[in-house]
Amino acid sequence: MSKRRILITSALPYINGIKHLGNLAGSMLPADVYARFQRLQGHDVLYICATDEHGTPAELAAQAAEMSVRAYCDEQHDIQRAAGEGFSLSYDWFGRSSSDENKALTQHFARVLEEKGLIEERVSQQVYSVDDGRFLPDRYVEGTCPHCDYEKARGDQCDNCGRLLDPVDLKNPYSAVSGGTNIEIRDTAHLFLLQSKMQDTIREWVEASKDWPQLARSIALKWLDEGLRDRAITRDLKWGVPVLGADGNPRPGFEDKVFYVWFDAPVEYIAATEEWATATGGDWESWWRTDKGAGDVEYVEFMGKDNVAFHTVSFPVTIFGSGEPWKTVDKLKAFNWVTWYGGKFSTSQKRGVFMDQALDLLPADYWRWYLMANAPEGSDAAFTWEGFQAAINSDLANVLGNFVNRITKYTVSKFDGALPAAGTPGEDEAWMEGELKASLTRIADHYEAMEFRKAAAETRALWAAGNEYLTRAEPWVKYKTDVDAAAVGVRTGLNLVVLFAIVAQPLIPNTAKSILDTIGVPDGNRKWPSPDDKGLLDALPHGMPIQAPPVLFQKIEDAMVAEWTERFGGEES
RNA sequence: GGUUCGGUAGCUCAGCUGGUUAGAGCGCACGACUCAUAAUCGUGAGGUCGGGAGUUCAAGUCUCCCCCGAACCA
Repeated sequence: MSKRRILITSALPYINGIKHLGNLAGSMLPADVYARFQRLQGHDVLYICATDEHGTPAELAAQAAEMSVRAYCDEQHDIQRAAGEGFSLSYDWFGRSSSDENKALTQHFARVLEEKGLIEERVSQQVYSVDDGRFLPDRYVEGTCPHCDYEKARGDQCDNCGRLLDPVDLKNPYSAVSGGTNIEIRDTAHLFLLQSKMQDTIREWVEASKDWPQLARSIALKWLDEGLRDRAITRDLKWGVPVLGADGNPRPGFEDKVFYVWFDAPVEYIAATEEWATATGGDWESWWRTDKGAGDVEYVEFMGKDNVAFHTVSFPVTIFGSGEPWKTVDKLKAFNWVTWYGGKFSTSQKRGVFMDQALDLLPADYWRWYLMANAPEGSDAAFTWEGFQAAINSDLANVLGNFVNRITKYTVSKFDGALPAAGTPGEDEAWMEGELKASLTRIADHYEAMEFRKAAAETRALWAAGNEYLTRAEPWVKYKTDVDAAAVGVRTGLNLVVLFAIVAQPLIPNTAKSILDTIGVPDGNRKWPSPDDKGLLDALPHGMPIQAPPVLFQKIEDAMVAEWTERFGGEES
């Protein structure tokens, strides 16, 4: 198989607080699993993520925390990076949309797009607070919803009726900064991206993109059917990418404005790769510029369904509009939501389990397994403590953990802790080999298709086949009359332990590493096995010392479920 | 309101271009085994595939209507 170059990005987590398990399951975790799988295949993988740090929610969150925006983002970035590391997310780089690289690249795109006639200044009406001496974009202004009369509607959206709003339409507006009601509507200029001019180009591209799932295509086409609208890409804020004029100085009239978050955030996919290159000496252009070696790159994006429109329409407008040879997405995987006892996980309402809390309860592999085995792929997926308990206890503790435990302990007690060399394989081993090869192919196919539930189910099925094999081979029975015959079963079982761990690496990397370390498998021998390999079931050196790893997975007791249900409010509906 | 996607065994879900007795995991019942974290292996119960009408030799699988749920509408 030829070596492929695979660029992977997962949707950028927003900076205003640690993410919950739904965010993790819907972009970062599957991207990591996919990245790990492709690395195991020997491919050249670059997995990029970053925090999305601009926009009004970040500023307001900082204000609520009584911190400067920069200090707040510094702190939250570190927290999110630590949470990602806690979940063993194997980013090649976890960047920041507030980086210098992103500022420069965002400004570059704006300049080029303006040269192409795709950006123009338009004067529009904005809410101005006389008390604060500034314009109030989006959530900086609150007031009464013009649609439902809810009195605490935010400028960009009403929390009560859910409608998107224009701040100038609010009734009885007041400043979210100062509470001041001395509000005027003033004219001010903003830059608009003329998306309407790119309508045909984008549609042509979307329609040609056959590797997208149905969910993504239908969302993209829906937007196109409704017609792309020109959109303001600047805001009256301090925190963000400054708007420059053609001479490289602040653009006249835009001294107090920055690019809006939705314009600069996706650019960070590229800019974060520059950050990576700066830090590591890598070559970012060979991943992103088709004129500089990126022609053979496969670019795969992971995201929640709320982000599909930005990745399939908005950002491509920027990319294609530039007329420059940028790499565009080849495959994308969109996820639905993980639901929480009838509702949704919610960052703002603190509903559900958050990444840091989860790691306080149990190791990352437990969550990784459950979230991928129950990934919200076809539809929203329900998180329940009972389902979590059942998946961990059955799949991990009983089927995998116990398999490793039973065969390694037996080796220690009956074969002096050495991998037995005696005996010749027979029918049972032939059966197992057949199961193994078929399973390896199926699992790989599922990963390749980004079908994570199926990949997990098939991985589990392989582990279960190992247990069935031991039942067939029954070395503990043969041992009484024919130690050599028992030795075959033990040797095969030990080789299965290693294979099971290798195959499990994308999903439960830490446990897999623990198993492989305990057995003493060299790093170079941990790649994905080819079904064509000979002697898969007799690969370990005869006579090698075997230790039993400590118990791999603690079972989740009913009392723990009861406690967590109480603590996290999981019983609500 | 419009659009899209769903509604399949107690639970969570598979079921491609329509075609023999509708599947998996968990849970449950029974049996086997005893190397192992009372783990494992086997067998079984169990569903008129949301409701109704239609197309067809044949529909969970296509068409229409209705009910319920979810998402998106920048």
